[in-house]
Amino acid sequence: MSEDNAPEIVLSLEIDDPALADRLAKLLGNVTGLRLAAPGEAASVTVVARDPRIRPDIALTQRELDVLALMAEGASNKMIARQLGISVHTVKFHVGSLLDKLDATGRTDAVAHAARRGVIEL
Amino acid sequence: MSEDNAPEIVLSLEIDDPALADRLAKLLGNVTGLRLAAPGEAASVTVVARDPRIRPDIALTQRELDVLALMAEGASNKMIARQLGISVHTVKFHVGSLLDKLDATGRTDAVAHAARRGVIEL
DNA sequence: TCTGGTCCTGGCCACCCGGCCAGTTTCGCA
DNA sequence: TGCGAAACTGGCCGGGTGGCCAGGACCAGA
Repeated sequence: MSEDNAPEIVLSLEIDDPALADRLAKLLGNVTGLRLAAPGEAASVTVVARDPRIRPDIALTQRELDVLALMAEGASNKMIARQLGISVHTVKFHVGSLLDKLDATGRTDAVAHAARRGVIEL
Repeated sequence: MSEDNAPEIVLSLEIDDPALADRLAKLLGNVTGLRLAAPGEAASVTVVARDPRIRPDIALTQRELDVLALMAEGASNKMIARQLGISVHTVKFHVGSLLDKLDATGRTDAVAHAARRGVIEL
């Protein structure tokens, strides 16, 4: 029997939205093995809220999301083509669409924009 | 219609320590009202690790930070050179150092790595 | 049926990027 | 007085990138 010999995980909340913070506090307060940090207490883990203003509002196709994810990993067009089993020309086609939709000047800018707007997680 | 039909809170984990991440995933996975984000899915809340011991900031020079910041804005080497008042060759020199220090394969990968490690904010 | 969107592919070309070689100056430290 | 680190500059070159042209296949909806 593996008991809870592991120490409790102390977590603190850094949520702007009071309603969301309240809900989370109620939900997490009842979890055994977790404990909300006392005011000023050093927590081992922090829950942070994403700014609700940055919702992924951009309409990207599934294929564009595939290409975007690989771009964020630093993959070249050739690598992406091999990974997805398509030609380099098709990858360029999707990259071009991404640059257009994300209003970016290049692949680096596209990844930065996508991360900022919550389309992808780095 | 503001009943308790409140949508599930989607949260993602950004924990360096695999053991801690695993414990948290198990604990939080059983909480009704919460749901762990699928890979790549944008979460409304993020759980981040606050381990002060793991803060070995990468040693970047001031000039490298200047170049890195402009790279994250999608600037080309020519633009960076003009912005900093130096030659394109010097920009390439700093970019090369950044790729080496950040263990990146290209400028896009370098920006992603830097953002992940907290060196820059997107 | 026809239109529009998505996905796929090819060629062509100017430009950019990253790596290689070489060098200079300045500054702090031993 | 030397020595290394940082910053800066140049030339060269293979390969990558992005924009332009063209096309075809598939499928949902008007």
